[in-house]
Amino acid sequence: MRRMTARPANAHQARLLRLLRDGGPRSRAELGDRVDLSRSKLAVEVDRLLETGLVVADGLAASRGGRRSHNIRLAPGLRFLGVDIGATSVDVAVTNPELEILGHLNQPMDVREGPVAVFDQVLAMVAKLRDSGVADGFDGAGIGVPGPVRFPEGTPVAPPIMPGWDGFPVREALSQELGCPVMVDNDVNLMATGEMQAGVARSVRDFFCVKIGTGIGCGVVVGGEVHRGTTGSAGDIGHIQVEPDGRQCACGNRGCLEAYFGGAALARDAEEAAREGRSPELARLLAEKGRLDAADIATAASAGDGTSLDLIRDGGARVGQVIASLVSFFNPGLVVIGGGVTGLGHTLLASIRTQVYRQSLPLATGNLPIVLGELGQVAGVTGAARLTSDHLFSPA
Amino acid sequence: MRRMTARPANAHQARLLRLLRDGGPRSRAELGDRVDLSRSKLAVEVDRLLETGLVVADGLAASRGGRRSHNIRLAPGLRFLGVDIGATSVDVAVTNPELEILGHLNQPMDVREGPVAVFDQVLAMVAKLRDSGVADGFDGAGIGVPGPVRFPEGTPVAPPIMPGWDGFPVREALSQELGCPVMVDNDVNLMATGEMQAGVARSVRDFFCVKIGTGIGCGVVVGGEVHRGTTGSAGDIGHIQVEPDGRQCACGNRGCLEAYFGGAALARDAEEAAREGRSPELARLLAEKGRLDAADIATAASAGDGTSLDLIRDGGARVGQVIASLVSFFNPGLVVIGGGVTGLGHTLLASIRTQVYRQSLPLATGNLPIVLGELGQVAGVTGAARLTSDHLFSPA
DNA sequence: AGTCTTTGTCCATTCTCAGGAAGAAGTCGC
DNA sequence: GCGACTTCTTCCTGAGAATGGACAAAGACT
Repeated sequence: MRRMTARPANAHQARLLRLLRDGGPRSRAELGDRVDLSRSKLAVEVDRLLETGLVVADGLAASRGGRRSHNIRLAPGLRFLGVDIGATSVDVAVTNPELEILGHLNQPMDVREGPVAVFDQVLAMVAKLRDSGVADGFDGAGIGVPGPVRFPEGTPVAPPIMPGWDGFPVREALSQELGCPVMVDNDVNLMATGEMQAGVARSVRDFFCVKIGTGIGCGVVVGGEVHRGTTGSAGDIGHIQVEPDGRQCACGNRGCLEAYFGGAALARDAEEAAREGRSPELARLLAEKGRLDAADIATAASAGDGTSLDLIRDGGARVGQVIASLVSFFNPGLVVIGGGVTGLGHTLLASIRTQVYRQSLPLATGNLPIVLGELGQVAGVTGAARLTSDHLFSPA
Repeated sequence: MRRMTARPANAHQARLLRLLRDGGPRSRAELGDRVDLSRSKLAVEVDRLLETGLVVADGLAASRGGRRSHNIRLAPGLRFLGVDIGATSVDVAVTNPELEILGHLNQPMDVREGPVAVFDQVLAMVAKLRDSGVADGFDGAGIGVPGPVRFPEGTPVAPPIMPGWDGFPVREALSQELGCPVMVDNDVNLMATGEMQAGVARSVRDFFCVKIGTGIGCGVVVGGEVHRGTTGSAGDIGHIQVEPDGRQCACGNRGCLEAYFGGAALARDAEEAAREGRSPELARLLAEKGRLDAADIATAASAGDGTSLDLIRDGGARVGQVIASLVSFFNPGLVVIGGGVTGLGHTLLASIRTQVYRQSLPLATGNLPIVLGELGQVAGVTGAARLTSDHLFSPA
C-alpha cells in the first residue's frame, strides 16, 4: 500500500521530469534540445533517473536523419489522486504520470456534514476507483477544499461554509489513509492550476480564474505560480460589496457579490420568479422538481425564457463589475470563468465581457481574452494532481 | 562622464552586493553568517568583488571574541540617481551605494509640457545636484513617470495624463545624456519599491501601496517583486467604478474613483464648497490664494472645518471601498497609503480603515495594517535608486 | 558500398565547492 | 605577562559537477 516514490536529486532532474510530464514521452535527443545541458551531463542525469525508477526506457524514436534515439517516459505505473471537495459534491480522479485522467467519480455531498463524514465518502470513492483497476496505490494526492487553507500545514482555516473543518489536519489525515504525500489547497486555486496544466491557461503567466458555483471565488496566478496571499485567503471575492446597503448576505454584511449571484442566490431568485408568476417556464420546472438550480435556469434560458435570461444578464453584469475592478488592479493576460454556472454559457459570458470592456481602460482590456474554462468538472482534480506532481517532481 | 561600472559575475556576488547595500558595511565573517557558502568560496567571491572595485576594504571590525574580521563595504563612490516625475512636480535625488539620499531637489512642473521640456528641467536639476558636489557621475539612474510603462523597453505606453509621452524612448534618451544604465517604471511602482527598501514595507513580501496624488494609482508587490501586469498597467485603480452612473470622469466613463477623490477632484469639491458658502474656512483660503488644493483642505480640517472633514471622510470611504475589494482579492500583509494627500493624515486613514475593516472578511483583515507611507516625498526617488541598483547588482 | 548525420558512451580536463589544517590575531583568566 | 581558548583567514586537498572531444553505433542518402 505505502509507496516510497523516489524524488529527483537535483533541479536538472526535476526539470526533466516536468518536461516528460507536460510534453509526454520523448527521445533523449529531444530532451537535450529543451534543456541547457551538455550531452554527457544529460546522459548522466537520465541514467540516474532510470536507476531510481521514476522514468523508464520506451523503445526507439523515429530517426531525425541519423541514428535513432531512445525514448524515455515517466514510469507508467505512477498514479496521482485528485480530490475536489465542493460545497455540494465531491470529485475524485486518478491520473497517469502525464496527468491524464484514467478514472473519475462525482457524487453529491454536503460539506457541512464535517470532515469525518466527507472523508469516509472520499475514501469509499477512492476504493471504488482502485477496484476498477486504474490504480492500486498512489504516489501522491492533492485535495481541494472550498475555503481558505493554510497551505504549508495543509489545514483549512476559518472556512465560512465549512463549519467543523477549521484546523482539521486534512493533509495529515489523508496521508495516513493513503500512505503517500498529500497537498491541500483551496478548490479555486486548484481550478486555476488545472486550467494552467491542461486547459485554456496553458502558457499564460498572469491570469485569474473566477469560479462561480455555490459561492464565488477566484484563483490568482502570478508568474505561473498561484498567489495564496498572506493568510491563504487571496481570491475570496464572493464578499466584495457590489451594492451599498444591498441584500443581506450570510457573511453578515450587505450587498456582497454572492448575495446577488452564484448558485444559491440564483436558485433563490429563480424560485421567487417562478412563484410570483414572472416565468411560466421556471414555474413548470419548479413544479416538476420541487426546487431549482443553475442548470434549470440554463434550460429555461435556452428555451427562450426572458426572466431567466434577465437573471443571467444581471448576474453577469454584477460579476463583470467586480472583474473589471480586478482587471484594472491586476492587468491579467487572461480571465477564465468556471464553476457550476458555466452551463449558463454564452449569455453569461457576453454579459461579463460587456461590463469589463466598458469599465476597464483600453490598455488593460485591449487584448484581454475572457473565456470559459476548458476542463469543466475535471479542472479541480487535474489541478490537484498537478499540485502533487509539482511537489513530487521537485528536489527533495 | 561615462562610467563603466562593473557588474557581479554570478548570483553569489549579486547576493553579497545586496546584503551590503541593505545592511550597510559588514565584516567578512558577518557576511558568511548570512549566505550559505563555505568560507573558501566566500573568500574567493569577495576577493573578486574587491578586484572589480565594486566593494572596498574598510578597516577592521570589532572582535567577536577572537581575531578581528576585516570590514567590507560597497565602493563609497557609487552614486545612483533617482528621478520621480509626477503630474505637477519633479523630484530628483542622488544616493550613495546604500541608497541613502545625499541630495534632493523638488520643483513644480507640468508633465503635459511634454518629454523634451521635462527632460530639460530634469537635466538642469541633475546638473545643480552635481555642482553641489554630491556626485560627479552616476552608476545608474531610475526614473518614474505617472503612467503605464512598457518596462523592458523603458517607454511610456498610452499614458492618459501625459499626452506626447506615448512611446517616447525615456530610457534611451536619459541613458544617452547621463552615460549610465537607466531603468524606467511607473511612479507608483517606484513608491512601493521605495517603501519596501527603506520604509514601512521592509520585510513584507505581499502588499500594495495606494498613491493618492493628482490621480490615484497602486503599486502591487507579490513575493517581494513588483507586479507590473501583462501590459504594464497593473495597479491602475483610479478608474475603477465606485458609483454606477456617477460623475463624469476625464477618461470617458462615469463614476470612476478618481472622479470622487484624488487631488483634482478634491480641489474642485473644495472650491465648490467655498463658493457655495458651505465652508467659511475654505472660502477664506480660496480668496487668499485664488485656488485650493489638498494641503488647503488639510489646513481647514485641522482648524476644525466640518466641510473639509466631510470631504476627507467621504473620499476615504470611497478609497476604502475599493481597497476593501482589493484586499479580498489579494490578501496582502500590508496596505500603504501615500502620495500628496497624506497630509490629510489621520482623518483619512481612519476613514479608510473603517471601510476596509467593515467590508472585508476577518481572515483577510484580522492582522492587516493599513498605514501611511514613511518616506513621503522621497519614496519615489528611493524606489528609483533601488530599482537601478537591483539591476546593477544582478548578474550581467 | 560509401558518405554524411545523428545519437550514445567514454574519457580527460577544468571548475566549483566543501571542509580540514594551520597560522594569524584577538580575548580572557590567572 | 603568559598560557588557554576563540575567532578569523588562508592554504590545500579531494569529491563531485560539468564540458567537450573522440569514437563507435545506427540510420539516411546517393
